[in-house]
Order: sequence, then structure tokens, then C-alpha cells
Amino acid sequence: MPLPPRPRGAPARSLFPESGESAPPAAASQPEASAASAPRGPAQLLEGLNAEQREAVEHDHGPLLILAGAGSGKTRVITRRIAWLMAVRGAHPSDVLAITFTNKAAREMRERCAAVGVPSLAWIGTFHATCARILRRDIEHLGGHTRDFTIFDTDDRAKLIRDLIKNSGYDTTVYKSADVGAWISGRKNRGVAPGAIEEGSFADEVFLRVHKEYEAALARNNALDFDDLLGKVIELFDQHPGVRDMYADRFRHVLVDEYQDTNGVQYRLLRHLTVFRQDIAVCGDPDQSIYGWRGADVRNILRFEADFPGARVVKLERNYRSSQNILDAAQAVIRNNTQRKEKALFSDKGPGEKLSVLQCADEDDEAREIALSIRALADAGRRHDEFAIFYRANFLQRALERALRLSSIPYQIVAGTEFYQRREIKDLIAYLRVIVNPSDDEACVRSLGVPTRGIGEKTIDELRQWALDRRVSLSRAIRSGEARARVRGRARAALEAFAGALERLALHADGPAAVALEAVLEETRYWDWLARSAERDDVDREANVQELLGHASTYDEQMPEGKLRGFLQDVALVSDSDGLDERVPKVALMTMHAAKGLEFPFVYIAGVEENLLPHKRALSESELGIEEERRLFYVGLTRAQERLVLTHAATRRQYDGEIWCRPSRFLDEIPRALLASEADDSGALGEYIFEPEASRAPELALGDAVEHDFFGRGKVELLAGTGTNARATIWFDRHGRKQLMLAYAKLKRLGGGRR
DNA sequence: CGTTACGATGTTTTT
DNA sequence: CATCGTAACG
Repeated sequence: MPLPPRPRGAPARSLFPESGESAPPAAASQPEASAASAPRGPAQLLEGLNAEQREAVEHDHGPLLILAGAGSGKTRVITRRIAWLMAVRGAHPSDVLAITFTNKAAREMRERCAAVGVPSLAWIGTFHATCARILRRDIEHLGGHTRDFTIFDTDDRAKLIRDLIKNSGYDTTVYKSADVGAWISGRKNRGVAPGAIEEGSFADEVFLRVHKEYEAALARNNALDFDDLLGKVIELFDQHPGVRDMYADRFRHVLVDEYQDTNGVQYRLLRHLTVFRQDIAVCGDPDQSIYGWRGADVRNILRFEADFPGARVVKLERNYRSSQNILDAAQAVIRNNTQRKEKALFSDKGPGEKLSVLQCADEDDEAREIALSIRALADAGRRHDEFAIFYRANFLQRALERALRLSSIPYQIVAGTEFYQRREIKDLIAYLRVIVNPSDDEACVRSLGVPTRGIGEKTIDELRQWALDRRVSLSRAIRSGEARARVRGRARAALEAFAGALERLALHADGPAAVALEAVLEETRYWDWLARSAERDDVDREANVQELLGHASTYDEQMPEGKLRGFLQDVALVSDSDGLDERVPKVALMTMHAAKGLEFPFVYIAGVEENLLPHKRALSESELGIEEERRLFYVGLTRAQERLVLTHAATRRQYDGEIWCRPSRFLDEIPRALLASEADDSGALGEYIFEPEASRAPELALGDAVEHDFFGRGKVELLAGTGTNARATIWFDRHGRKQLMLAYAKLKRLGGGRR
């Protein structure tokens, strides 16, 4: 279960209501009576639903596949169905297992379930959280791990693997821990055993060896990585049918959201849970499958009817979110995919505005244009939380942030730089991890190093060796006087002190999270350390630590049973501090992956360029890479309710230099008729993207006066490149300095400077 | 042992 | 450019 969203008193309402389940900033087509906390009667649960939605909610038993187009109200259908199961079928909340793909989605579903009167006993969470919960009860059946296992995140994984590669005498610059880690993860997602050789798949001897050692090391640390959370549950269910039966029996109703994003392991898990009854309802949209790189397999949803014979299929094709123009554009784009089932999507909102495509000089210009546009609408009375800016990759965020800050537009980053990845947070968490799981050597090493206490590599190696010889953990070695005796000099005293601190901290293993954290702060004199190191660091680390404290005490309040153990589990599974701040309306910035499931009246998509939106790497990875990129774009497009603005820049700074960018081929796939004036006036958008007609561009000279459709009048300051690549730096009277590619810019020459 | 300086190196998406 | 990790210093 994820962390409570806010440190202090979390508002119950989601910032991002879908289809107006709660008070809408924008007019919602399916109005809903204000959230009641009492369970609703059957009639009320069907209120405001269309025929298909009702069919899905009322479906009696047996497998159910809900093919839900974007914005068709699937989340509302799932939540209503859960409520319906209880109200009509007499299900107990604890009979229900609802699985989502992200923590954000889980949180929202929990809130919305609460709003239709579903008590919090229902298991609602991500696959990973659900599995962690199962393992915290039952992992000891497997032997090898205790219930206090630590969850290693990608960072921990990389560190551990780097050590393993080094210890085996390989060069970490040749065998990169991240590569090996990703490779191992891929194998686990496909259910391949550590030593096994996979047919037709890349298998390096060193990789294989490291995989095996990695598994052993995880076991020693009493740790699991993300993939293990799922894998171990499968193992548990395979080897202990009795345990499996208990869960399969308990969860009489299984619901899965975003089924198109499930992978093979997740599929197997669902098979286990439905051995007795096929009361499983899944919903998803094959066109929104965007996690192929993580092992997601669209075929799961495509073959659902074969997997679960007698399945009822309900299609939700009515869109309650976007204007028809937006839908048409999205449909036109997605139709270029070969791997899909055609489906209709219609809106009753009318055509609405046309989409805008903005060409910008560089990323700063792009960001400025977006900020300007938001500013104008906000001045006209729109709230800031009605806007969202999406991008393909996180690095695009910087320029956007800067521009928004300059324009004094409040914004927040959704699932951006991850809170729990911050150094000071990881340092503190490391202490907590050792308290709960003394076998966690990774955490132990980390806590030894912060604050610096005069214990260096040499000492740690010594202790590690000692521990290894006796097959005990590092923290146990440190607590042993015998091991400490082998260390001499200054390190000795420091070690004694650290051991004492560990002893005292261990007392908090079964207590509340906040108390343990306070104790860590005290023992380490963390505030002093922070103050000392703060001078060279401008990041507001103190505030982060305060926030962590806030999270811990909110957790204790809301999950009194969880204690420190539960808190740590949450921390490991919640990647972001995405407590969405609702106190002040803010523009939302996020990657397109993070945008799935959300909706906004005004959506800006930045960086719609070749190599970025169809991402270069996605293209090179596989044949179907382009299709997933297109689906990602589709997800972005379909988030918009009223207005959609797509921007691309002619140049971007990269490293120290500058790279030239072409508009995305996907822009070409949007029918011109759906695009607003800028593209209209400047001629066929479709033509100029791939075959720019350089000849059409006027010959320019320094000092020439020119006119641009959008930027207006300007003066040529600089010329560079030739042919297609010809570009000019122009000072525009109204917009300042821009760099334009002549082939694209459609400049009109007004009059000469010197010739 | 800890800090600092320099070089190399790399930006997809998330649990 | 910015961050990271390793190498040489104090």
C-alpha cells in the first residue's frame, strides 16, 4: 500500500478526477452526485452509466473483458463494479482484489472506491504492492528469506551487481552494472531461472555468472528486487499449492486495470488466483500498451477470451473526455499501427478546437511559448491545474520549469525526480533498513559512510571478510566485539560507537516508523551533519528530511498496524513523492508514461520530434518499437479535453553543443484539416516534414527584413548551413531572437538589407 | 581516511 | 552541461 499522499492531512479528493467522479474543474459529461461515504444502493450504482458501462458493472460472474477506449470511463466502471459486487452480490470487501499498474492509479481507485462506499478492507494496489503484502505473510514457506526482507530498488541492484562484477575480476566499464541489471530483470520478467540459458536470446557467460551470484547475494541480504516480488509469489504458489489455494479462495473477485500492460509473470499470477473461479474482470486498451520495454505483453489482453473461455466482452467506445477533433487526430495517428484491433471512439462534445502545432527555435523558445500560452489562458480565468505539459524524456523538463518559473506560473512535477532517490533520504532509509533487516549489507555499508565517521574502505573490507568467513551479515560482524578487535586505530573507536548506535536503534524495529526515524536522526546527529555539509550543497536537504519525517508520521497515523516494517515496504514501492499538492492549483509537468489515466482541459506536448517522440532508441530496439512510440503519443493526445498544443523545436542543446531536430513523423499522420491556422497558412504540413523544399525558401542576406507567419517581422542577423540545412538567426520585433530552419520556416522576404 | 580535482560519460519510459 | 566515478592529494 502506498504512502499516504500528503504529509499533513491528506485531502480526500483527487487532483485528477477522471470523467468527473469528483468536483470537476472542467465541465464533465457524466455528472455525479457529490461523494457519499455510505454504501450506495444498486440503483444508484448504475446511475449515469451508459448501456455498456452498466453491462460491465452488472456482469454476474465469470470472466469479463472490458475493452475500454481512452476516456471511456473505465475506472469508474471498475469502482462501481466493486461497489456493486458488495451491494448486490453480497461480497465482503476483503473478497476483492483490485490491481492497478501504478501507485497513483491505486491511490485514485482507493479514493474513488471510498466515495462509493467501499470500505478500505479491499485489497487495492499495484501488482508489486500486492505481492509484497503476500510475501510479508508467507515468504517463509519458501525458506531463504524472512518476513523482514528488504526490497532492493534499481539503485541497490546496480550497486550490488557492480560489486559482484568487480569481485569476479571483470571490468565494470565493459560489464556495466546497469546493463547486467536490466538483462537480469528482463529474464526474471520472462520467468527464466538464474542459471538457465534462454533459447534465441543473448547470453554472455559473465552475465549468466553474475546473475547466479546476484541471486545468492540477494538471499544473503535477505532482500528481494522488484521483479522478485512477483517471481517469489509465483514460486510460492507453484511450490505450496495450499498457500496458493488460500489466496485463490480468499479473493473471490479479481479486477485488473490496464490489463494490456501485464507481463508474463503477472499473467501467471492471475492464473493462480483464479484456479477455483474465473471471477476475473480485466480492463484495458491495446492501443495504450506502453510498457513493452518492461516485459508487458499485449497478447495477454488480445487472447483473454481464449485464456478464459466463456468470457464476456464489453466494449466502451463512448468517450467522455475529449472533443471530436482531438479524438479524430488520435485515431488517425493510431490507425497507422499494424498490431491492433480497430475500434471506434466517439464523443458527444462536438468538434471543438483544432489542434495547434508550434514550431519553435529551441527548447527555451518552446518552453516560453508554452508558458506564454498558459499565461494567456490563465489570465482569461482558467485555473492552473487545468493545464498539463507532457514530454517523452525527463530532460525536457528543465527548460519548461525554467520558463514557468520566469513567468511565475505555479507548477508541479508529477513523478519527476524521485523523492526516495535523493541522497539524504536514501541515507536515512539505509539506517531504517538495517534496523528491520540486519542482513541488509547494502544498507549497512551505506549507513556506515554517512555521516563520515572515520571508517573507510579498508575497515569495511576487513569486516566484510570476517563476516563472509562466518557466513554472517555485516551488521552482525560490527556488533561482534571479536570482529571489532581486528580493527585498530581511530577506526576502532568509531566502530565501537557505531555498534552501540546499532544496538540502541535495534530496539525500534517493532515500533512506529516516525519514532525509529527520530532515533536515527538523534543517534547520527543528523541535523549537525546536514548543517555541516549544507554549505556546499544548495539543495534543500533539510526540507526533504522534514518531509520524510512527515511521511513517516502520517504513515503511523493512517496505518497504525504497519509500524516501521510497513513503512519501509511502502517507501520501497512508492517511487515518487507524488503527493499531489491540491492546496494551490498548479500546472502539471510529467512524462507521457506518467500521464496515462489522467486528463486535463489543456494539454501541451513538448518535443514532438524525430528521435525524441518516436524515440531513437525505441526505433533501434525492435521492429515494433515505432508502434509502441505511436501508442505513447496516442496516450498523450487522448489526455486532452479541450485543447491540444504540440510543439517541436528546431534545435536543442545537448551536452555542450546543439543538435538539429526534425518534426516528428507522427505530426504528419494528423490530418491537416484538424490543425489550426499556423500550419494552415504555411502550407502543407504533411509535405514539408520529410521533403522540405528548400527552393521554396527565399534567398536571404544579412540584414534582410523578413516576415514569419507567427513571429511577425524581423531582421536577419546570421546565416548558416546550406540547402535543407540552411538556417538563420533572426531578430523578431515582437518575439526576440529566434533560430529558424529556412526550409521549414516559410519566411517571406520583405526587403533588402545590404546585398 | 576524507576531501578535492579532474576525467570520462551519458539522458526512455517505472515497479 | 551536469553528474558521476575514480585518481591524486592533504
